[in-house]
Amino acid sequence: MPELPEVESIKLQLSKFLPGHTIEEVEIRYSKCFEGDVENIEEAEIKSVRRFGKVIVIDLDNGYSLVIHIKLTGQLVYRGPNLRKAPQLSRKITGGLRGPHTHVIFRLDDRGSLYYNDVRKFGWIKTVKSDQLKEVNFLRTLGPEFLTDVTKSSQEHLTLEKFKKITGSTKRSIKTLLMDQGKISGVGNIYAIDALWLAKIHPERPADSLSGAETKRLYKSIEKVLKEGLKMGGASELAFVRPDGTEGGYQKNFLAYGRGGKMCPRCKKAKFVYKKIAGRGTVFCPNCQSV
DNA sequence: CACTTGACCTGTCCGC
DNA sequence: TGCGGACAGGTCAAGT
Repeated sequence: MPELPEVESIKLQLSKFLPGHTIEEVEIRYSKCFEGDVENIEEAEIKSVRRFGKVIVIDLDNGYSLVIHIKLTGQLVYRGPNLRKAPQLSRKITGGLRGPHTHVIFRLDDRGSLYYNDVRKFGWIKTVKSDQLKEVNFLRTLGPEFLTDVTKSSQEHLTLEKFKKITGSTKRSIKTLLMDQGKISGVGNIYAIDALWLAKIHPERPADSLSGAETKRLYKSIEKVLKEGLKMGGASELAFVRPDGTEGGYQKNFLAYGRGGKMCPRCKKAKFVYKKIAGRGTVFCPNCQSV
């Protein structure tokens, strides 16, 4: 669920709350999720917050950056004076802000705090020298992404031309390709499922079997669902919350994701099928998504 | 090289 | 009621 729209929503809010403030103290409560030296970030001022694919980067004024991947259930929640009217915290904030799933707490100079929760402990935070960001394994291999014009991401932009090149060069199933962060970054299971339904393309189609028109339709569909996700502030189906403690709303707009067994609202001739494709739960309409 | 499976974790839900 | 199993989706490593 944390895909481009979710992580972008986090980036947008953190960019409002954090820059200009100094990290006074870092409390690590579960050391496995934190890699690097706390001394590299304590007493440093936060300059900016960026996003590359599904990764958040927090740049400090001392030449270091924090690199954060929240994977499936990570949560970054801010509480402090920069939140003028603090909204009520979502009940999805697992275990609260000092509970069993709170693994790292960053205390700021203005009594504000940034809490990192992660029920499943898949996510990670690393300290890296800012000029060596590109050497972080995950960032090193990251492919171009959609909507860089909207999100101001400095990740390479995925043009339609590049998209055609990428899809045309492999027989892998189109859905698996869309979720391969090394080829295209930011798209995960939910938006891949919805975009394929919107584009009327079967998720198991070999990528290089798509016609020019289909490829363009898919490209536009991905842009559309990602934009819709962004507009709604992300999808809070599982554990996603925004740093102000509130939930996103895209889960109310799911097109095909999560609708296995229900009637397809477009053709009304078939029920959505749930099937594992490459190990991931996938939903599609067997009637109107062409094989 | 392409592709699949299992590992990493824990909470929730469903059927017996 | 309790218990086992499937499932949730992001990546990496190992296996076919």
